Amino acid sequence: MPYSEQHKSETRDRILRAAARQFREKGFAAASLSAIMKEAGLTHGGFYAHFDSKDALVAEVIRSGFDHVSERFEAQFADLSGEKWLRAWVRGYLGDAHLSHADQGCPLPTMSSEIARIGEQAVAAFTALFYERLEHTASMVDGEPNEARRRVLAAFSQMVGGLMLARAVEPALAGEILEAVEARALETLCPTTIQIQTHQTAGADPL
Amino acid sequence: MPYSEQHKSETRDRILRAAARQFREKGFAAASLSAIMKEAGLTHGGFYAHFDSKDALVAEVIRSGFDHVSERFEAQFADLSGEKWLRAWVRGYLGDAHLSHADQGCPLPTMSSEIARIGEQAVAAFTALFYERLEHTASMVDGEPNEARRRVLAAFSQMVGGLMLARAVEPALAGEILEAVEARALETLCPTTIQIQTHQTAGADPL
DNA sequence: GGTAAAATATGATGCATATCATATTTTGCT
DNA sequence: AGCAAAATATGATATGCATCATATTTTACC
Repeated sequence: MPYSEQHKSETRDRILRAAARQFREKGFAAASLSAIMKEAGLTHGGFYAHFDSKDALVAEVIRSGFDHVSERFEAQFADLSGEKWLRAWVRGYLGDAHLSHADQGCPLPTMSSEIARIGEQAVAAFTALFYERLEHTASMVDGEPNEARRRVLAAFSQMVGGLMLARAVEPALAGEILEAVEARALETLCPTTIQIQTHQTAGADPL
Repeated sequence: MPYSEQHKSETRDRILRAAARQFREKGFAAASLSAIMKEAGLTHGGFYAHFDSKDALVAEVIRSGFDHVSERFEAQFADLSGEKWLRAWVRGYLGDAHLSHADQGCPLPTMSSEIARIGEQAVAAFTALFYERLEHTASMVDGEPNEARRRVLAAFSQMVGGLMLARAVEPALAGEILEAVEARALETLCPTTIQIQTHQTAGADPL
């Protein structure tokens, strides 16, 4: 059995990560297998030793949570919880770094609109991904669980939509959108605390 | 001068409408010129008598407001204003018809994520489109103009994001998202009125 | 009805792509 | 060192696409 045990799975992971990044950068359709393989340090032909088809790759990327972005993001403030966690999350999500690095950021603003077009399996995998985030975030919100869940859904929709729109418009308007969304999302998620008007952008890692 | 004066501009309009619809259905990359021309009742070759390139078509579609969707949408409740207008708008936007007819609906949830990828001109045209909607909607909101503007930005981000996410997930979760967003968006836009918990879905035209 | 110009269709070109068959390289084991 | 199997590269095929050159159809005017 030539080649070490993990060799193939490491290569497969590199392909998955490259694909996850390019999908967010270009969209599913525009990301070509050649370009993905090149980014993974390989040539186009070897692709089929790892995946059955491009569709299979797409499904895997969604299932793998787009390179586990949320885990990496949340690791940044693993020591926080409750309201402090929520504030750090909202600020990081709507910050400049995330705005300008869509390819490394949350897949929801970049890919959600394509999911329904791909098909049922993609929707199912995406739903699972979404549920996971929802539950975790809701656990940080004070109050009755169903109400917390509703608040997270409302705030999350707002943050995803706001970031997506901010990326699609010119900088001045983008800033206005992000500020308005940040203030309102914090009001939704931390209703008991007095809101302080800040828009922190510098410093944080992109998502 | 054979052919009547308006013949060509009518054909051009048909191409624009078909393109606007297919872009929302499939995205820019996946919508082919052949398919668009076919929907317009023509064959692929004649395209270049109307537009210089596919990029030019894309630019025109954005500039034309994706077939003036918002005008058609707003014509549905032209007789309303202020809070009644806002309520009708939010309910229609988040209703089942709009959820299940993305190709005829608002271009923001379907196309925003692609705009930045296309280039500067697209961003500029999209920004103009967005400004127009923003100003008009803000005029319906009570209170100080800047505050009204912030409220509309917050609510609009939320509605666009919520609809996009709802389309990407399974029906049960989609319903949850839309309900949470509707309640919260109305609170944002009509802060002075007691909120009644309803989720009206049937009846309204898609966007 | 005939005609010329405008509009559209047909067909071709070149390129990028997904996929696959075959060749080459790599590497753990003997 | 040599071998065999696994992993990767090369190269080929077929398809779909944007674009363009050329042919055909349509239609307002005489």
